[in-house]
Amino acid sequence: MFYPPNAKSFFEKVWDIVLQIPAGRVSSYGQIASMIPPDEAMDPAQMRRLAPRWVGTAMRKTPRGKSIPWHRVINSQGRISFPAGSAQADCQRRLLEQEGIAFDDSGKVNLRLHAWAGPD
DNA sequence: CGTATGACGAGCC
DNA sequence: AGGCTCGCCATAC
Repeated sequence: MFYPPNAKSFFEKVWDIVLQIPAGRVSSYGQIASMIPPDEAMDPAQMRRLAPRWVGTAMRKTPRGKSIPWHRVINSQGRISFPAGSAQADCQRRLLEQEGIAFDDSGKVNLRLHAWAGPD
């Protein structure tokens, strides 16, 4: 059982997946959530709705110093999930651009080009 | 122990 | 296209 209330284990699962996203590609909170096996003790429909939020919670607590490429996680619309204009959003955009990822006029990444297919 | 807040996303207008 | 609502959780004070 690794979903909350066993949050710590869930978080580590999330970080393991993020670690596998290669440079130049992005993934989304929902996609990462779908890569984690469901907890049998929890209602699947309910889990589908809440898991992406928990991934967001996990990302908020991402440990520094472990080289976790946190910036490669954006939302399902191809947008950075920090408030536009915030220091964090600017930082994330800069890091992605360094990896060759372009943003359109509305600040969106072309997911067709850059979405990560998943672990081998 | 109450209260506020949050790196989501699908479904509806 | 864009602004709701919901889900009803985990964390930080």
